Amino acid sequence: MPINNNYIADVIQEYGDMLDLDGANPFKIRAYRQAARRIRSITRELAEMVEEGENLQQFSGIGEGIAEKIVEIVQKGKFHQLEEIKNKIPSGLLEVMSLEGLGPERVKKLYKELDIENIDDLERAINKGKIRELEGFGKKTEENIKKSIKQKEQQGNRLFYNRAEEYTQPLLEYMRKLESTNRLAVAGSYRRKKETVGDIDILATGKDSEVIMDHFVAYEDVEDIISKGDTKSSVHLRGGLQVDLRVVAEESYGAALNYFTGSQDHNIQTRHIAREKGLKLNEYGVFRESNQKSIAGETEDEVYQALGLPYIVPELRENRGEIEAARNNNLPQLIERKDLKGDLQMHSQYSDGGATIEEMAQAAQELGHEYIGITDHSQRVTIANGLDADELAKEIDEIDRINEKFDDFRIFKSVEVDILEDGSLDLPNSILKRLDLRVCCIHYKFNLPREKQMLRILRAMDNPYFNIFGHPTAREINKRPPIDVDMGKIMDAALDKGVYLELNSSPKRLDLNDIHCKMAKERGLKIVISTDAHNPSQLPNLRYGINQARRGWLESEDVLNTRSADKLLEMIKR
DNA sequence: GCCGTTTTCGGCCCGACTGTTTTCAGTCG
Repeated sequence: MPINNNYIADVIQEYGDMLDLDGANPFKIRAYRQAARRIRSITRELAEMVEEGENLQQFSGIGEGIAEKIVEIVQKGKFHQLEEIKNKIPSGLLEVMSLEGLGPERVKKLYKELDIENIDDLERAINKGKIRELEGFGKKTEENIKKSIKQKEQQGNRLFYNRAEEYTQPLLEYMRKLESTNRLAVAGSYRRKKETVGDIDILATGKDSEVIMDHFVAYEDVEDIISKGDTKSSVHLRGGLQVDLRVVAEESYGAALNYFTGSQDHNIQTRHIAREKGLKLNEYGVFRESNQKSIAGETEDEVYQALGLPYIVPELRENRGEIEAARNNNLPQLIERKDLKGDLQMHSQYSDGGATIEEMAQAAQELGHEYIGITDHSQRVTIANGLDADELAKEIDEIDRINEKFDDFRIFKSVEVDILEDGSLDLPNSILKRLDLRVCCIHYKFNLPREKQMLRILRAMDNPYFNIFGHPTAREINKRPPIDVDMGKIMDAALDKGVYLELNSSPKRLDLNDIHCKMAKERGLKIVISTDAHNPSQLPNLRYGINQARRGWLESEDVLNTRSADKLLEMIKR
C-alpha cells in the first residue's frame, strides 16, 4: 500500500475508532475522524508535503498533534500511539463496531464480559444465547445483532450510483401513487451524486405521516423494517439496500432537504455560520437564537439566504471550499450535460463493442452529439480482440467512407491504444499518425511500484501521438484499487506536453474521481469526459461523468469536448 | 485534538428511534 492521502486517512480514522473503544474524550475522537475526512479531500499528496517540509497545519482540522502523526505515518507507515492502543484493545473489535446497532459502549461490554474480540466470537456467543443475558441487552438486541452480521455479509460494498437509481426510481413512483404525499425528494449522497451510495434517504411532506409511513413499509420490495415512527422510518430492501424515509412539515421541507442532503461536513459548516449570526439551523428551519422564531425553512434557497449565502448545488456540498466560494460569491457555474458536444471514447465490433461504427454514430447523433471518437482496442488487449496496425488501417478506411455521408456530424478516427510496461505505445507511430486523435490507456501491470509506473506513463506521454490519457488511475470501484502514481506530477506533465486527461463515465470506473477533477481544474488542465461505451445503450452514461465532473467543480470551460469538432482538433494538436 | 472579529481556555451540531427500562442510554445520521 502506497502512503497516499487515503492511506494516511485510513490510519488516522482507525486511531479515532480505537480511541472510541477506549472511551476517550468524544471531541478528541471526533477530531481524528474529521481530520481523516479532511485528508481524503486534500488535492495534494501529504507525503510529498512532508518530504518537502511543508506545514500541514494549513489545513483546517489538522493541528499540531495530528500533523506530527502524519509525519510519522509518512516515514514509518504507522505511528506509535496507534500501535500502543492496539496492544491494549484487539483491533478485531473495530469490525464488530462496524455492525449496525453496535457502538463503542456495547462493543466494550461484549469484550469485557464475554471476551468477544471479533465477529466470529460474536456469532458463537449469539448461538449460545449469551448476548441476551447481558445487562442492557436483551432477546431483541441479540436478534438484531444476528441480522446485522448477515446484512454485512450480504451487502459488503456500497452500491454503484446507477444501481442505486434502479432501486430508487421505482420506489419513488410507488410513493407518488399515494395521495397523502405532497412533496417527495431523495436526499443524501444520492442527491449529491456520489459515485457510490450507502443508503437512500427520502424526504416527504404530506397530510398524514402515519399513512405515508404505512404505505412506505408496505412496499413490495421491503425485506425488513428497521424502525418505524412518525417522522422517520427505515427499511431494508431485498438485496440489502437501506432506505430511510422522513416526513416533515411543509414549512420545514427546505431545511430538512438541506439537512438530509448533507454532507455532514457541509452541515457542520452551515451550522457554524448560523451560530455566528445568532441563528440556529436544524432540520426544521432556521431560527433566531433570541426568541426561537423561525425565519426560514420552506425552501433550500431560503435557508441559504438566511445564512447570507447564495444557493449551493448538492454536488458541491462536501466542505471542499464551497462555503468560502459562496461567501465570496465565487461559486463555479458547473458543467451540464447539454454543454458536451461529443464523446471521445467508444468501441465498435472491430474490437469488443457490440455494434457497428454506423450504429454507434447514429445513436450518438440521436443524443445530439456533433462528433464521436471510435476507439477500438489495440493488439495487446487480446481478450477484447485488440486491433493490429493492418486491422486499424481497415477501420480508418471505413470511417472515412462513413464520414462522407454526414454533413453535420463527424466520426474521429481514433484508438484506445495500450501503454506498455516500458512506456511505449502498443501500435507503431506510422499507423497512429493516420488518426485524428488517440486515447492511451493502461490495461496490464497495474501493480508496478510508483517509480516504475510513473516512468512508464511519463515516457508514453513523450510520444507526440499521445493525446488523451484514458481512465488514468485504472481503478474499478469496489474491485480494483487505483494504480500507484503521483497524480500531481502526471497533471503537470500533461499540461507541459499538451496532453489531456479523461474522466471515464462508466459507473464502475468514474476515473478520474472528483478530487482529481478539482486538482486538474486548479492547474488549468482540461478534462475529456467520455463514456467508453461498448454499445449504443451505454452512450447516455455521459451523465454519470457529468455528475462526477460537477462534484469536481468543473465548468464547461474546463472540459475539452464542450468545443466544436474543429476547435477540439486544434486544441489537441501537440 | 482543534480552534479563535467575544476566546490560548472552554467550547465542540443535534434530534429521532429502539430496546430495555420505569426515565434513559446507546446508536444513528
